[in-house]
Amino acid sequence: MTQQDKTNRASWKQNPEAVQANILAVATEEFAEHGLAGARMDEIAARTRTSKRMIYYYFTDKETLYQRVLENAYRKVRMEEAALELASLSPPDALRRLVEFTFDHHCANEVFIRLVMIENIHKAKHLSGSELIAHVNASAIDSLAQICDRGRAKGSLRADISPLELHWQISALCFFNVSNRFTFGKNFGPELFEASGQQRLRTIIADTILTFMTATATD
Amino acid sequence: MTQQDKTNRASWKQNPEAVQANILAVATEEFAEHGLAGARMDEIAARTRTSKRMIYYYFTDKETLYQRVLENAYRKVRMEEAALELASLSPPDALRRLVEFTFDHHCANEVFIRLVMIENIHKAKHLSGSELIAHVNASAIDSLAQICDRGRAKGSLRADISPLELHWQISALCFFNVSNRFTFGKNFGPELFEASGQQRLRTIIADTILTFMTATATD
DNA sequence: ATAATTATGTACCAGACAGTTAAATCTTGA
DNA sequence: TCAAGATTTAACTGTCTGGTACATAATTAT
Repeated sequence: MTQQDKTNRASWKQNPEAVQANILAVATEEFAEHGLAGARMDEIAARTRTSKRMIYYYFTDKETLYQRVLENAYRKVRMEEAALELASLSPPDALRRLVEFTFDHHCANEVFIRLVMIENIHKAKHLSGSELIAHVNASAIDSLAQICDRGRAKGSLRADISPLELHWQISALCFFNVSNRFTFGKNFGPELFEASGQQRLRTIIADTILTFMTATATD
Repeated sequence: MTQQDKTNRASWKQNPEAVQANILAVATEEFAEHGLAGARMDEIAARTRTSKRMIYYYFTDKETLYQRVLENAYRKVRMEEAALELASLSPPDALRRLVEFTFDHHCANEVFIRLVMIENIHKAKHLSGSELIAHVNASAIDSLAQICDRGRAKGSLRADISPLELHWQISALCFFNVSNRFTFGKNFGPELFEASGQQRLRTIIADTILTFMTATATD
């Protein structure tokens, strides 16, 4: 090693958090794009401002990195969702707003949707039951439960559907809209996924949920 | 092909069709389980009654094999769906029956669902617009269109939702039920995916679609 | 029969890829 | 200032994996 070599090296500031955040951001894109098996550590490293060594330094191995990516994605998305304020609206209005918000939010977070799809392929093996995740998930159901409770009290929403079941329905419709647009579009045409089709689906989904939840129970 | 040929063929020790079918069956399981990148050609070969050499002999390479698996899966599933007979039922009854059939069918074909998920991760790049696939897809919409037409004539189903939009909704609810059970179950508990929960979801989905389609248009 | 064609099995390879080594450079704190 | 620890780089390793070369058997055509 010569003197020349040493001076060629640029000087740097230590910034562990930024390095880790950078790795996580790049890895998120890469895993969302190619899946766990399809993603390449070399490719992630190349697109990072740091080196492959540092990925292993901070994240141990590929699977751990993937796990951290997944956890991080869930945290960010659930936080955003929890920020929605619904208490001031009437139960039906709050429900419609929640559905439309969920629709828009899923559309705007394809990366997250893809990570969830990928994790389902892996049978949710890597999805930790972390304290934080469990908490934000519970609060998602909770805010729906509040709408349901208020609706039941007023008689404006049917009471025989649990908040969990309602959440499941909303998720299904909004998730599928993003997750399956490629095969659905190729099989049945792209209309539904162009701007006007999406507008219509958004309304149809909200109407479907609202019509169902404001109907009287049949039994 | 002569009589002689046929009898000879029946007694052949070599059996290309069976070999190909065997490869395709094993590959279907393997790709559905691990995805395109995650599946291992050596593993597929090992579980086959033949050798790796034969996979490449008949299917050229991994991607082509995957494509054939996908095409095959679509063909089989769509054929089954098309066998459903609905003309004798009233439009609402036919619709309910179709929804429940779709729900059951998706539940019983997790391998297919997983292949579709995987293909969506690949942005439907490998999904051919083959003559046959296009035809059975069109006929799926067609049978719904017939229900819708009859319902409109009788006034028993609303007319402002297209068969395509209706199909989209039914697909979304039934597909998500299988595709996302792992992450949903881990996040919100397994109740909905146990026997009684599934029974309830099945009814809820059908009720949701029926309630929506028998409601009068709001505008 | 026998050449031509189709089908099959064995052994192997070249490149890819996750993960590592070792040393150098930088920061921090006493 | 300087030792100790943190951070970074480049080259390396061993294994995995998609794909193939070569040999051979089964079947058909002449």
